[in-house]
Amino acid sequence: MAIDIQTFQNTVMGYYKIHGRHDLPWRVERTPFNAFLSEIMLQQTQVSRVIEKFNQFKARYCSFEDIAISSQSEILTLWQGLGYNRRALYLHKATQIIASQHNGILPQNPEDLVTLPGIGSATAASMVVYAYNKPIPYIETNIRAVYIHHFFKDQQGVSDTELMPIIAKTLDQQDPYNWYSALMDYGTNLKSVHRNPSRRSRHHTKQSTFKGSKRQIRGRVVRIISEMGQINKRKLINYLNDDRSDDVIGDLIKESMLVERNASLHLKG
DNA sequence: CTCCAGCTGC
DNA sequence: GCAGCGGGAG
Repeated sequence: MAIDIQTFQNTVMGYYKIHGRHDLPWRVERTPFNAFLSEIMLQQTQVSRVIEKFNQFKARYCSFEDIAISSQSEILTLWQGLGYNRRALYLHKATQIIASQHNGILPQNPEDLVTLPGIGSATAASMVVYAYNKPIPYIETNIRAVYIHHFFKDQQGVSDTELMPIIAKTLDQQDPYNWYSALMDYGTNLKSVHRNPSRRSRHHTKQSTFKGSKRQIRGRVVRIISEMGQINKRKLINYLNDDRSDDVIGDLIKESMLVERNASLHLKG
């Protein structure tokens, strides 16, 4: 129903005009580079935490080329605090491909973007939306919350396949940038008011405990080494005082985050 | 306790 | 389809 679409859009845009986060740095300065950097950082990471990191990266890097020619260790060190360290490596590799194969210009369609490391279907679409203002339908957690709340009131196990046609139908073809921005802000607020509607998604899963996990050890190892520059492996394992330390270090070396040299560890590159 | 503008490798 | 991946705010 066209009338329902109109009403829905008015609800979302009405909220956005009054309560939208119009001062986010990547919104104040709309560039493909900012869209790229912010979307990578925002993967599974709250806006509040990304803002400062985004500004720090912007103070150090102004272009894809800047990041591409930077060292992995510097990027990883600057990344500390954001979480999911592999994203820093993907970020580095992706910028190198953009610099060498795309003339330092962000690709303009999702099909090209998904071939880059660390960029899946959601991020590829969002980048095209925010960098080039193209109307591409996509789903992420805020969008999922909004559409489940509005169009699947009392239903459980709602699939993305069901959501996608509605998202496509309600997508503002004239100004997708502001429409999606509005969806993000409206969705974030929705989740703070109601019980998270995404829990009624078929794809919703509860995540494992972080405290005491192997992931936490990994985080500590990278953090310590990025601060120390290098550290004796035996000393580090002794300090960590955990059975899984050796495994964790081995994994990080295998993943090309760390390098072992003469019994001591340091960041790669 | 929940969950975050998800992706990768299996 | 699913486990693993960071770290912190609420």
